[in-house]
Amino acid sequence: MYIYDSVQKTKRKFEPLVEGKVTLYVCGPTIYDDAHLGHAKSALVFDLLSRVLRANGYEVTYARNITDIDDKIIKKAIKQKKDIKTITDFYTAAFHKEMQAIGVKHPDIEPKATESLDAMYALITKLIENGHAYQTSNGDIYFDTKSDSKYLTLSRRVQNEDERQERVESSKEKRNPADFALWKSVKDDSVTFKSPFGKGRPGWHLECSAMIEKHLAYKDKPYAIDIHGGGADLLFPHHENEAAQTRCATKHKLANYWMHNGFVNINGEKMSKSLGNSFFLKNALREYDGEVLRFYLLSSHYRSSLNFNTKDLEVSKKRLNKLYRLKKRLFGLPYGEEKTAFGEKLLEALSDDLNISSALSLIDAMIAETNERLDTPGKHKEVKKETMANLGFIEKVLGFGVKNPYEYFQFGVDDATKAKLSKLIEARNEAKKAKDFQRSDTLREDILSYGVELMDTPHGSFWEKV
RNA sequence: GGUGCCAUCGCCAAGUGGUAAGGCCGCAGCCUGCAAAGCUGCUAUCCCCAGUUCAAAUCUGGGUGGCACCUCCA
Repeated sequence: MYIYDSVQKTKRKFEPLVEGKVTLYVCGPTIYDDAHLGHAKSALVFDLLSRVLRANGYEVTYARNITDIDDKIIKKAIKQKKDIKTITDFYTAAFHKEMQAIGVKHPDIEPKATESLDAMYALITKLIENGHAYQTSNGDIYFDTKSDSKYLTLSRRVQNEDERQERVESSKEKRNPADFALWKSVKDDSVTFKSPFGKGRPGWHLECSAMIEKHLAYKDKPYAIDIHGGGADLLFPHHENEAAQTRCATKHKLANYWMHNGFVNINGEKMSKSLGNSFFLKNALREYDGEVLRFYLLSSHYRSSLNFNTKDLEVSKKRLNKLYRLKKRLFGLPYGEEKTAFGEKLLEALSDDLNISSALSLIDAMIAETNERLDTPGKHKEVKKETMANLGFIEKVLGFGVKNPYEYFQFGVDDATKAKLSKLIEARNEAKKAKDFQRSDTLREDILSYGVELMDTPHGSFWEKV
């Protein structure tokens, strides 16, 4: 297994801290709104990573947090005159539902900020004790970036205070402009948590460090965890700050490998909630099968950016259709668990920093070869057995082809239409039987007018939603 | 202004020193009552310039263009 480490900026052979085990932590969403395609991509990338690691025999512990303490959540709660928890529960449930729709497995651990306050307090206390944090007169607690000689080594930035554009109103008592809040004191009664440092709210960067210590960290290794992942925009300042907190509060560094996924863009521009150009996952799911979205968002390399457009999405759909047509051809046959040459090659491609393009080209070649073999006369017992093992492996490691192929091709068609189509097909079969091809062709036109494709096979006539 | 990433066929996209994968589209053919599906065949010398090398899309230098981060962000 090889992983591109975005801190060392090179592809490195993956060596776990503990033989046979992997600890993986990914920064999850702040749940104040619906997830867009960018959130989906991030979740998909690390879902794929965990699957590939497992296929390589590693025992993986995968944690992805949910940030449920945040100013935007509070703002929304106040605006809608709702409880914070009402907001966060709603969007958490929606997030889970949408993740399931695109085949993202639930992480092993899903810590929430509200459930990790003790760990955060412990971390702050340590940092104050170690002289890496200080409290201002109004109660805020800041991390002292100057006290950490390794600060900025993660993102490799150059500290240049003179030219640093300070765009956020910050406390006059901050020792350095770069110092970031560990604890924000809040005087009013809006939303606060009781802590040893007074009433307030924790800083955003703190929760990840705290959750990692609480749920995943090795206590006796040079790194807390093996792999830390997240969107490319998190490298600075979020991950830089997380790394600083962990480094200064504990005896280990945060992560051995850092992975950052590229963005989903719209019209060449980053998709983000604040830019207001989000394409929400829930809307995409109304138009497309979740697996098509999964395929599309995973079809380009995880580190490169993806310019969202429906044309390419349609191409992904066509490509996935081919897999499902092969599945249809072998419908009802049992999956095998045996290893195949194809499976090994596929895993090898994916184990090279998740080279999805190579993996997909291997799948296309396998599909074409299998179809060709099945086209020749004979029973093809061996071919079928091998193919079912291949399909099973693709499902397991990539999450493609997990549905019933007939249902897959009926996405978005209501029952009344389905019934009508059945009747039309029946009538057409009768016309064909009677060799009344004119009527048969007229009926086909009727069938096609429902936006479906019709195909005659040795097993009967079927339609597929285009 | 600082830092970093990227530029491969009409479109999407691998490959990072050894002579350009794959998909979509298009064209031709096989199959089919006709179709669809499937299969077969055909289609690029890698943004520009200079250099290193027996050999470069792949390394170095210089351009040009695009994007991201430096502020909440996946």
